[in-house]
Amino acid sequence: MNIIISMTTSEENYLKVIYHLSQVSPKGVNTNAIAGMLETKASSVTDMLKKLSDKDLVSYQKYQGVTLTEKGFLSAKMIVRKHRLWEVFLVDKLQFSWDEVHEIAEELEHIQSIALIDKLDAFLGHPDFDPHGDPIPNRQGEIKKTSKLLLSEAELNQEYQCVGVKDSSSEFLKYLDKQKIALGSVFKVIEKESFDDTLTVEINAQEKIISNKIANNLYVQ
Amino acid sequence: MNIIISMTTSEENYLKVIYHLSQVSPKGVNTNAIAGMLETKASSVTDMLKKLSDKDLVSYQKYQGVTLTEKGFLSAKMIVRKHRLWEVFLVDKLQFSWDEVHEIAEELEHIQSIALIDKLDAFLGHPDFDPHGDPIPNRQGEIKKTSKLLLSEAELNQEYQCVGVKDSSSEFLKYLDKQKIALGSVFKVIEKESFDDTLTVEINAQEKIISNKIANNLYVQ
DNA sequence: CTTTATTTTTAGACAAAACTAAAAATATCT
DNA sequence: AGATATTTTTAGTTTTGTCTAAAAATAAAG
Repeated sequence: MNIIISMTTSEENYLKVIYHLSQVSPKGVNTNAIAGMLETKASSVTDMLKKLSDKDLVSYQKYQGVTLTEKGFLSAKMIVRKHRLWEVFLVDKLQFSWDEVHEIAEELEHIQSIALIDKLDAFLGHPDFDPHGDPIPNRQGEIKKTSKLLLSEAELNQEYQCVGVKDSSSEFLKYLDKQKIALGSVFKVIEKESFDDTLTVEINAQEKIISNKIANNLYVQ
Repeated sequence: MNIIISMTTSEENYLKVIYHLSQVSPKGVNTNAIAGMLETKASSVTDMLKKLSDKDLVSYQKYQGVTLTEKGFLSAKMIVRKHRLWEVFLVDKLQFSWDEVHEIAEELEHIQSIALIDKLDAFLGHPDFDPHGDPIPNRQGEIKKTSKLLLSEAELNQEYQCVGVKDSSSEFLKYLDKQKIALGSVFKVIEKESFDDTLTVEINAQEKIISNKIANNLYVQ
């Protein structure tokens, strides 16, 4: 099972999307959901699922959704590993901001060389998390788990630290930058408005009003 | 003329090969020569030349060979720029040896982002030469020229420094490593055997016999 | 438990980039 | 110059990944 499967960029993108969607629907991922993520048509997805199934990367039964095989699961994690390591490189070494790196990493994640990724990993000091707080699988595909929770679920008057974002869209990240919220920022929820769940939060010794939508997309610990 | 032309990986590879072959045959590059470099068939080359011609990247007349347009020339230099900057990164930062980097850079050179290349260039300290001594075009496409010559053309009893290789194949580079010859090595030709042009050379205070084939692939200054 | 709506799959077509085989143009050699 | 060889182009396929439109399966609703 340590065989390296050579995949096209397109196959890799499908596998990665199935991996991410599997975390929400572990029983099987819908054709339409995949099509939505990849901005393609359901019929194209069906075609590709057949191919991935032939390569034993997914198990697929017509009309029943799709799940990753062991082989597909590991392959997907290796793509995620590459993506997140490149993001660390872009932010830590090339001084990109965290809202700029996703698109570039989408391209870099398809570079094949395993030696490259191992050396990059060492060069970056074997990081466990990417700039958005998402865990980086190691070369065996193991992922370090953290017991994070959403800011919206945090208890009153207790100190938390920002450890990640759920929504990593450029707009949200730019909003956080504007509010001077970053990974590591210290939070304390002072008050929760019961009507709309808006929070009054102390961040960096400053009081701020945080909408429920924002609080639902910030991971703390 | 500062328009950025979006190209496929295949188009970029053709353009790069035409660029390199143009340096040897500036009057026009043969279809077969391109096919040879890209390990493809002449008929495929003809197809692609039509496409590149439609995009105004090459000027192409049936049966007459092909030359780069101004636009194609600049685009090709940007690809070469990316390739060589990535090679510097791989050797200087990731500790690859100079014979391992070409293939990986062949993939990395097709990553699109211009911001990425600018930041990479800055991160590497704006290098002028890659690990094989080849010049790196700047972002305007300008290339720093050096007055290098082949070791086979060097004069007797004069000190030279190794500034590059003509053949950058993995085998040749590994041979140089074994002989402890690297960029910056200091050479002095002690004797030239007139029969077969074999050289007796002092390198790093050691005498070595260098065949004409080797001397024809080492640039000194 | 039918009917309607939604999702998914099939069938057929297209564009990109490659190929093979044959034709056409150019180059070479007596 | 005329015959032969080489190079290049054309014509017609193939493969990959996509698409549209229609058919089939599943899910939802009365």
